[in-house]
Amino acid sequence: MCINGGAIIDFDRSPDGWVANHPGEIRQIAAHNHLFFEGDARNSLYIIESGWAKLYRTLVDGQRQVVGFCSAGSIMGLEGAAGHANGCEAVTALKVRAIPVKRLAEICARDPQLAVQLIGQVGNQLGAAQAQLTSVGAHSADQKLATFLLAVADVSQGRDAEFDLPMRRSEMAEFLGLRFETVSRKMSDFQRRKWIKMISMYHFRLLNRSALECLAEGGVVEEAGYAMLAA
Amino acid sequence: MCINGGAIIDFDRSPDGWVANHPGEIRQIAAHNHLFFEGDARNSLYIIESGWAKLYRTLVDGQRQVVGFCSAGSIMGLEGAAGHANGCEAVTALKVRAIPVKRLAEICARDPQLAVQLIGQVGNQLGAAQAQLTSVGAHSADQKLATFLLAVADVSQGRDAEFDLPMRRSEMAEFLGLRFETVSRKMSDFQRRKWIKMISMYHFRLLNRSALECLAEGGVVEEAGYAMLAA
DNA sequence: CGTTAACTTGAGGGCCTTCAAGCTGTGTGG
DNA sequence: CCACACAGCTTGAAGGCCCTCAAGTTAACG
Repeated sequence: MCINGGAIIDFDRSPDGWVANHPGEIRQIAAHNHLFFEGDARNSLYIIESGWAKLYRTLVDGQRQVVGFCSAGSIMGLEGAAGHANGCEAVTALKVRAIPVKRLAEICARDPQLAVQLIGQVGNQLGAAQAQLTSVGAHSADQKLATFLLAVADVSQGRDAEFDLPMRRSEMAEFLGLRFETVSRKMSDFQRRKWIKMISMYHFRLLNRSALECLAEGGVVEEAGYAMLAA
Repeated sequence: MCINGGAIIDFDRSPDGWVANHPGEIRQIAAHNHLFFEGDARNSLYIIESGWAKLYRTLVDGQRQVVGFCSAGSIMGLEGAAGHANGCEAVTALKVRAIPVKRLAEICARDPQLAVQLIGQVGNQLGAAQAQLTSVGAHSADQKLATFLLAVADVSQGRDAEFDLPMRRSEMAEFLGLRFETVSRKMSDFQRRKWIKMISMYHFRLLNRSALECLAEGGVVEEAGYAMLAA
């Protein structure tokens, strides 16, 4: 899994109710707007209530690397010390809970179990980042895309094997360490091989999950005669 | 910076001395031996006292991805939930402090400030992993190697611009998302261009730090006539 | 319905990989 | 102390995968 999300921290179970009574400010961000930029003062942490966001870094030559796609339950803003090491942009309409950094100490003091949960959640994100590092560093373009689509499907919990793919081709490319043309080509390949079907530009259906899983794990999937059709 | 290390957690400053009085077991590991394997039960966290370790993942096809090189101050074992998501192998002789996972809750309860420090340290490692992801995903082989050598130099704090490079070429390659032949070639390139000098196989000197810094940031460094010599 | 951004698809080239051969350096046993 | 063996490193040549550049198509939005 290369996408952050899932583990919801239970902010309502603090022993004396203090944490529950200080739930932080809820903020709404429209799609493609920024929650914070690289280098911004790190005044708050953010926990996603709903929607998708991307965390990214910009290189001096203008290239960008998306370091994570985050959905409900993800904590954003713990990386880095002084300022935000990443920029954060809403991929879809986004609802987040903002928690002032200076309140972190009080939360840990009032509710040590919550502190342990927080450490666990950051640890999960670290593990996810390492998984993504493994994919970007050691996989082919096919493997990267297969892994990514499966991860999106796992997080989305769509029905009938239909899932949202809310990000642009270029954003997927910036996440996977590819160019958007390569992503586009491979998406077309996957459709030609009947592994996926694009219902619309940002909505797909898994036709052959096991083929994708096999590919994601490094296996080579035979085309079963489609090569002849293509020729 | 793409290498974990540095920030030392102050385990001696707990308010009632409890944490300081439970310093955890010190363990020594010889070079190239394992501290833990992928999938091992996650009974302890480890803080490096001295030496270098690598954290890695193995793919089904036998390829490996090194997800981090860790030196003094790094905390290892926080990623993943049930078992260790990474394997950990000593690169040099290694001294670690082992802290039972089940004691984590007690530590956080006794010393909330320490909990905040721990969250910060894991956050730093997350940031480092994201930086590495950026390097592996968006940099050329030259840029990757330049960034890596500078990071090693920063952590090593050698004198006279001489630094240890304790890992093998293949381990550097597995970290940078390259093949060891490519690393070897680029190392030779860098020497030919008089940017570094290998004192011995595992010991180098920075001859032109600014050229490496320029390259690491994406600039193209002219060869100043060395191309003619090479031809 | 027009404009523009995003996407698709093709052709060609470059960077890194793959495969192969030779070299270096370290440790071990005679 | 030297010879040998083997793992790690270097270097070369050829090929492949992905990138770059370019043109055309589709989707989104006012």
